[in-house]
Amino acid sequence: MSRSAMTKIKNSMKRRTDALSRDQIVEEAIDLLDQSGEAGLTFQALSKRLATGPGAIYWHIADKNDLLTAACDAIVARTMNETLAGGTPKENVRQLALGIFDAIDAHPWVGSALASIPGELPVVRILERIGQQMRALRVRDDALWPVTSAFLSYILGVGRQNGANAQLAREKGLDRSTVLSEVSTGWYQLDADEYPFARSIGAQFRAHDDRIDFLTGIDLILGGIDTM
Amino acid sequence: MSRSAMTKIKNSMKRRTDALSRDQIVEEAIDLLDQSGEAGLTFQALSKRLATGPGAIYWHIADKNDLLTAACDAIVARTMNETLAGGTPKENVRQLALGIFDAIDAHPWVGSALASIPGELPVVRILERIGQQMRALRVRDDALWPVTSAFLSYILGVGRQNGANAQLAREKGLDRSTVLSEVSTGWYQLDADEYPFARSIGAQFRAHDDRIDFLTGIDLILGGIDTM
DNA sequence: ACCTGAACACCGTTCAAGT
DNA sequence: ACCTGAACACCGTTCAAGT
Repeated sequence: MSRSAMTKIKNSMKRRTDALSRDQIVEEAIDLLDQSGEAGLTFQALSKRLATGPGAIYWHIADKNDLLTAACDAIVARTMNETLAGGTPKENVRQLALGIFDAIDAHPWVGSALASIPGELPVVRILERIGQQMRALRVRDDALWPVTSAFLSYILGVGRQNGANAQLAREKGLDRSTVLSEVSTGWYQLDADEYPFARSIGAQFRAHDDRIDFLTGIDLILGGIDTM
Repeated sequence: MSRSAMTKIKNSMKRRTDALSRDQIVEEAIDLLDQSGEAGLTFQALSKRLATGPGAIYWHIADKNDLLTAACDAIVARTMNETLAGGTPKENVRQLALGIFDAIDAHPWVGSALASIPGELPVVRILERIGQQMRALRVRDDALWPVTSAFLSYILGVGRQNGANAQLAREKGLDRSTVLSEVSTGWYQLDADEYPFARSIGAQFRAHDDRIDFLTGIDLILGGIDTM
């Protein structure tokens, strides 16, 4: 925050005087992503904010993917620090899941970024936390990977989708309730014989709360573990 | 298939003689996506295959997103036709889920395409099929949406991730086992105190089967429904 | 060691001109 | 009604030249 304020002061000058740093670039990228979405992150716009040329960034960052991973990791790392694992294993899983959900809600671009960097640090941070709770739940050893992986897939899957929805709504300049009613209206106009469910679920869909539904899914999987 | 063969004959001629059609463009786009991945689908490459100019495509297709949605829907529609809902509700859900999984395995680009078009026809086809099975399972009325949504998120989440993995591996020119061992080696080099789980799960991760693990997740959610 | 900024390659989309 | 293909706007990345 204060770093971003400092940068704005610097922006009023033609050219920066101090040296660039990788962290500085990443922070400015996060700011830019939050303000103008994934499409808004260009090396041109970023270098202008940093009061330098686009080539300068490449001294500190390998390429755009590297930049996105780093930005993503900064958000995930912060989220992990904020959601400590101090409760029962199930409570910890819920807390972690909600933490990721809220982080993607606040930074929609994180959703899609996480999906394009499997196995890299940000994802491993989440995987680690889930896996530790599964151990604590005494999940059978040979089921540890599939169970942990199911949670990870679900959490990232929902996150990705919500992020995409939010970015889509922003691009079109629509708010959430407008999008919901547009979609459900579309469903209602589908063929009655082929799409009875989609037509009938419209009202529930229009009124649904993403965060609560997300938690329902987490609890379904947690419930499934008990019946294994 | 035979349509694609026909097109190849036409490609050897300088300029096409018959009229273009939306279906033709979509089929050729699928072919191109399968052969060269998401990055390979450009209007330049596509119009060359169709023996026409890039502008011609815009008479039949609104923009690239429209094209991707249409290609995606063609694959999903075929998949739905192939996996009929003739068993018990739980069997039907498993069958549908595996059908989508296999379709994305065969066409990795479908994974990411599905995520960027929420609420549109291809996704609704899947939603409808799941919802009908949830009805048959006698899921409480007010839980229909969250439960159906949880399945959808999980199925699309895993699909998206597998698609991304496959495309990533192809870009780097690596096969699956190489990627798996590279990732698990990376995990093993993490800090022992901070990442005990990631370090210990490497062997299981290297030997895991995505399709089986995916089904485990489906069964976890199905199991959770019984405990609701 | 680090930065500059013009230049390159590429891509989605448009549009005046054709048939 | 449908197609042509040059042109435009934009973007990631490179690199010779600077300090």
